[in-house]
Amino acid sequence: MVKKYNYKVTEKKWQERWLKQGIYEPGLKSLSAKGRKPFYNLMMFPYPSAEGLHVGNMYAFTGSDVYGRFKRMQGYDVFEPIGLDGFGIHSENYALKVGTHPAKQTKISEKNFYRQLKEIGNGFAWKEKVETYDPEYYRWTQWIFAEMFKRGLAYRKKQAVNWCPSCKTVLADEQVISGKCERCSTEVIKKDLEQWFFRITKYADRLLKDLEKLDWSERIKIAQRNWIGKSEGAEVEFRIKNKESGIKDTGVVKVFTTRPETIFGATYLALSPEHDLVSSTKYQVSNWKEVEDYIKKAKAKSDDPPSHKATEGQGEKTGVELKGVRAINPATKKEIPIWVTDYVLAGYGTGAIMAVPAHDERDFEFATKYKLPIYDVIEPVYIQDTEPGIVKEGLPFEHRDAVIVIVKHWSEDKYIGLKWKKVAWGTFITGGIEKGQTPEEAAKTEIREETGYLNPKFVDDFGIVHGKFYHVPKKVNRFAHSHVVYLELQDGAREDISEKEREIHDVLWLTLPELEKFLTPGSHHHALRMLKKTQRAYEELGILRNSGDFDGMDSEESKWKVTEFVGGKRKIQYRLRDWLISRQRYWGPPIPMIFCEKCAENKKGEQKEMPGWYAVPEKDLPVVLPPVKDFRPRGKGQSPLASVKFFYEVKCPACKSLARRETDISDNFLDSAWYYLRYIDSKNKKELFSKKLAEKWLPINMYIGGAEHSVLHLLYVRFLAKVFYDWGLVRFDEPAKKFRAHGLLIRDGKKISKSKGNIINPDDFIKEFGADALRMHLMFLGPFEDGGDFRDSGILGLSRFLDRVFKLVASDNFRKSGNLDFERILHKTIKKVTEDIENLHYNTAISALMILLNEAEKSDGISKEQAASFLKLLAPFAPYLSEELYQQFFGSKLGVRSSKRFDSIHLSEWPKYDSNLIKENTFNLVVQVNGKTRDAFEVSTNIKEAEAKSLALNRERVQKFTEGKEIKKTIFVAGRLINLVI
RNA sequence: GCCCGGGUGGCGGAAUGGUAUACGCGCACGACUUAAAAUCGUGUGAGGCAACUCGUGUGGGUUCGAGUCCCACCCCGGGCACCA
Repeated sequence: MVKKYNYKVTEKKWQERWLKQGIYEPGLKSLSAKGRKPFYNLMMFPYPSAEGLHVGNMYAFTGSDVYGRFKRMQGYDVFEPIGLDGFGIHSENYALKVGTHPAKQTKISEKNFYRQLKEIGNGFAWKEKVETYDPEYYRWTQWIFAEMFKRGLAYRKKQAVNWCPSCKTVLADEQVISGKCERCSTEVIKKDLEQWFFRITKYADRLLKDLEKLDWSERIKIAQRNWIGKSEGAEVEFRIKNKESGIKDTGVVKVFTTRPETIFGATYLALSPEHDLVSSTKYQVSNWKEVEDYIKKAKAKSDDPPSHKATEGQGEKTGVELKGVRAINPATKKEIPIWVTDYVLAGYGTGAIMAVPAHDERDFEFATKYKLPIYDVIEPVYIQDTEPGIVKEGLPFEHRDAVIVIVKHWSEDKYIGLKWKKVAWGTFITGGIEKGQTPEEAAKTEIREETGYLNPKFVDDFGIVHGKFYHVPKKVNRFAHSHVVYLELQDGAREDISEKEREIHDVLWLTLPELEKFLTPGSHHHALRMLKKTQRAYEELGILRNSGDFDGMDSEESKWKVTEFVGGKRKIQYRLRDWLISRQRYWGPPIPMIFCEKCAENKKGEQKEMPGWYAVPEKDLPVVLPPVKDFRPRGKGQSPLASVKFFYEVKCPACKSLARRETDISDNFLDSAWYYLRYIDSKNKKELFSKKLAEKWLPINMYIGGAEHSVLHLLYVRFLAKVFYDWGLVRFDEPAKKFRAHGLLIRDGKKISKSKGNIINPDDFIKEFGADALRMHLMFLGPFEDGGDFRDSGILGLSRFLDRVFKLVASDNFRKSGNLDFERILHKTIKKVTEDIENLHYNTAISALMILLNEAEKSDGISKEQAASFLKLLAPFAPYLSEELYQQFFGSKLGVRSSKRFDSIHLSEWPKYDSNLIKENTFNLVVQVNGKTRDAFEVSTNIKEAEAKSLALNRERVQKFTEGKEIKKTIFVAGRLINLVI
């Protein structure tokens, strides 16, 4: 009688033995890799913002661990470190919530997190754990900050910054989600503060370009590309004139534009409220009071209670004119007004734009509201990009002057549409303009020829639209330059049209909404919008008009010529802003900087541009966070440390007079931007890490984490890696070769959150089913990169599965030699599980193991070797059970070299499959008739078409369908099917 | 609005253009049991007695053959959002 599997005893036992034997400790320092290649398998470390681990963390960690265990068994020296990122706002907020000092709370959380991380059964290298709040850790966080300052990558600037009124601190742009705080969802406001920044923008091009060489989840790369937001354009200067004096130039305003060729259409200049020119024209503008009020209001809009919604975004645009000053459009030389408006952002480009209402939606909206001129300078060009009629590559364009003719019914609100018979086209009446014809004449000719109507009356010529398309009936690429003309029929008088015309298309009367659906080419849709007068700004490329000598050129070719013409410069602009690093909170690494008033007065300092500022000398690091009873944020733009005299009073490192320490702390994301480096050398007191170890272990081989860090953590780690590379600290400039984002764990189709009350406590599940069952359940939910839907009852299936594995092996009832049929299935499973784990398809790997178990139970017994292989395949998912059974029944008996250490299954060799055993001799031939499956039967793998066909035709089920019919065609797919077409 | 993912049984989810729904959950029936639980076995897309027909968000298309490829649209999830 076999005992029932007791996971409680087993899991505890192996946890202790693994730890004691250190089986998951890599040969970190042994610089000669003893046959085992190093493999750095990293999972983003958790931030303890609660008592214990969330099941979402468990999910992510288990997924990473399965991969690590797999690699370890494949012979790699796997390093799977663990630590806690507990030095920041999230931990502090939690401490505030429960009313415990963060230093104390962190210790409580730490204990619980580590307990849970041990229970889940991951192969962590515990000896190298790090905590970001450990002074021995943040000494180096501060060291990095100091180095950044010394090397000109950290600077101070007064700026309107994102301020969270609830967290009472500033936030980096990346931490503001849709105008709300990333942590607490409070509406973020703008505040003018002096802050420390890291010059990440200096690395924008490299951060962008190097994405190409990374094997990272595509969605992460896309998110980073968008965040960095490279745009190519031009910087152009507009001269400013004081209207009263009329002559005197009062300066220039630089604008950035990606569409310099539209400059002839720039009808006003728009400045952000923070723009320098605004305040400098105080005494020149006649409506200063109004301007001042507007600026105040613009600020208050985001400064005031978070009650009224969305400070920006879709709100109606507002602005005020700077009356009395004008700008000169450098292309037209005409004077244009200057407006101040908050739809122009201060932080992007130059904080000023040239507004081209005809070709920019936002300018159009603003110009319409304030009755500013809209001046069309681009004729639209529509390039057909959907079938039918996609432009044929390589074929020259045939130019053609043409008309698009809109014809209105004599009594109804309907218009003529042509439905083409040989192509799926729906258009207005259209045709060429012959020599000497006006568009009006051409239109009338086309109406007569194509519809037979006799009495159209010309109403309007809306202008020109160009279209590039492949003319399917005529088999040529066309570049049509069409006047859109509008005519109304006076009556229904009509003559017959030729047979030829009738064969080409049908004439239909359509209402406006019907036309919307009916028309196919973009140019005809444009014509419709012209008719409906709903044409807004045309933002696409096109052909220039009203642009002096540039008329007739297309956007692409004229772009840089116009730039040159107006004396502008080509410029590349990034959306990325510098990383705001200061935080006005308590729980974090103090920024290791000192400000000396005296040195500042004498213009002395470590950096020329920043007199008075010194980095804390390396020997004085770490700057230890002082214990402060009242650690609550003050909300005055200052950290609680600003009221701790013994902390901020310090001697100037240069002149030794009384100076003041920086009292802000650094962003939590700085702690986590380099932790992977500390793991490899966590006890090093002399340096951040040893270069030699870095060469052995880095870059990271596999990094797994949540997609929510696409542009936060993952951009910062890349940034610092590049910085360290430039400093010669490391030899790589990307921290991780491979990154995979795991999916989101949800429950019963809904997000897991406290407010929804559907929190899953992993401890309960471990207690009731064991860690192995929980691990397997989590991994079985769906593809790891897609996430999964946690259903409580589902875990029973995995629990049953483990019990059955135990029964099968623990019965100790093995055959002497394995049954060949099972051996084949086993080898197929080895192949599948190996490939699935490599691709993070854990759910299908588990399913394959279930099938294997089903087969084993059905078979007449399996051999010891077969059982051992099975356990090995299971080991990454269920490390405890597989170890228990492996040790109980095989262990060193299988010839694994014995030593002081027990021969853990987790250090054993991953099974290999024999491709000969996977080959099939027969397969199930599917017989289809007209593509419908009618029969299937076993045949030899080598079967030829002729034989397959005759066999198939002899089948009764097939004959039912082929009886008396002629087989017109046979499709034979070797190893799969035969399809008889009748 | 823009950019990513997705839409397949009662549910989670499988399917190199080739037998749709593997595997698991749930459910039903049966065996064991005094009984229940556990366990084991059988069945389980819909309609139909059956032959068969219909079925992967909707509508079209390509193909001998489409969940898979193309076009248009609808819905859900996630990210970004006045970036000139």
